[in-house]
Amino acid sequence: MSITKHKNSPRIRRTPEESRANILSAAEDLLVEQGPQSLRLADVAKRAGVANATVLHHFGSIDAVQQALMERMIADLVENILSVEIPADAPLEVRTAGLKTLFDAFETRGAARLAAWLELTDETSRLTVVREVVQEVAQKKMGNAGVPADVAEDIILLSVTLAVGVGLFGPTLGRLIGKPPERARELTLQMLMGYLEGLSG
Amino acid sequence: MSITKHKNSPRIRRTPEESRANILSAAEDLLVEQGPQSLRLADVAKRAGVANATVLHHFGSIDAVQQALMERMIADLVENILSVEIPADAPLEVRTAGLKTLFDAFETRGAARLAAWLELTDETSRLTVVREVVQEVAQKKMGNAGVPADVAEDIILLSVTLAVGVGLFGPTLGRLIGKPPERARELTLQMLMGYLEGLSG
DNA sequence: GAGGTTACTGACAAAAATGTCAATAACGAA
DNA sequence: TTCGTTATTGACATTTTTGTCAGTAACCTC
Repeated sequence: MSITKHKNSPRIRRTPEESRANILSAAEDLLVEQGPQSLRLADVAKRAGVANATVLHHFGSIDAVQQALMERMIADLVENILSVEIPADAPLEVRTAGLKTLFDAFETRGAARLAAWLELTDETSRLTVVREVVQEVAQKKMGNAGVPADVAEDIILLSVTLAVGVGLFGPTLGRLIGKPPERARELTLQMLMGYLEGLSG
Repeated sequence: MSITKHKNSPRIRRTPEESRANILSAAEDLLVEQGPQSLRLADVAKRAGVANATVLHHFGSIDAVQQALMERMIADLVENILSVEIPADAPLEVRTAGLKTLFDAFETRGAARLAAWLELTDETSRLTVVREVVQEVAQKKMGNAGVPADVAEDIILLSVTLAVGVGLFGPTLGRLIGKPPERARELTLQMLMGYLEGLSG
């Protein structure tokens, strides 16, 4: 009956891990470029260059894709934050470098959008790892510089919260009022660094 | 053929304005409580206590509902911000009061979620009014206190950006690391007020 | 090569969400 | 009271999105 004779482009056969990574990367691009509402099955599959059914083969549902993306982005963010090495000396420059890494992650690497996405979809329970990470950074890295643990946690809470605001809305609001998009970050970092100097000085 | 005899609860007939407001309020509740992905036709209609077709009668499409909600929330926010009166004297307490109003709007009145929603859906072009509002506040209200216009605009840019971060993510992040949910706001306001004192002092 | 495993796919089915329409019923005006 | 307007609605139609399945083809082992 049905004659199958299609000259389709040859299939790409990846390992399951590669295929999942390919799909998640496509989804991440869509999230950053067009927002969470663009994370539809057909859109993700098209962006990844595979058939819809391939996405479902690897993840089971489009919901599972979104959840896996959340997990991967959280893991990437944590790894990125923890990669900042803070020696016990040179406190000022080190703080500067650490803050810049933090703000960069939230602005250019989509972490602010991830945070907003998690918050708006009520998925912040996925962030329980954050508690351990914050405690680790507060104790091991900032503790070495002589900062008490609870003060260090306050500093992290403050810095991350501000980084979310700056990364998510700073460029847009800056442009809206006729300032360069990086102006909000400049102002925030200047204020934050001054504040931290005042604490330790 | 078809016999229609339903003992439904009596209809509520509103003016078009009332009906639109009722539907938008329901949508706003859903947005704040469950996020933008809950702004579905059936969900909004159910929350508003009307039939799906009623929503479409007044707005034409669910997309138009979302856009009208954006406009209404932006207008409410602007009105709320502009309602803060800043006399020319008593600079310190006035700043405090103004900042608290701002942070309160972004935290408890859903403005931070509105900002995140607009940003994630690429609808920030709706915020062009913001430019005028910022300029008005910078000139009329802060100008009275002797603050140069461009400095005033920087202060507003900084304050609003931080308010978004604090309002959106402060409570969640605070709870995550075992601190009270208002801790991020406390820290931010303390830092911001100190910074502003340093500018004028 | 031959054969087995399984990533991959198109065609199809199912479900979910949006939108249409004719009929109904509040409400005000004549 | 009667009548006209129109906000409201259930039933239905359409579109969009998700998910199923059997067949295909790439890759590996023997």
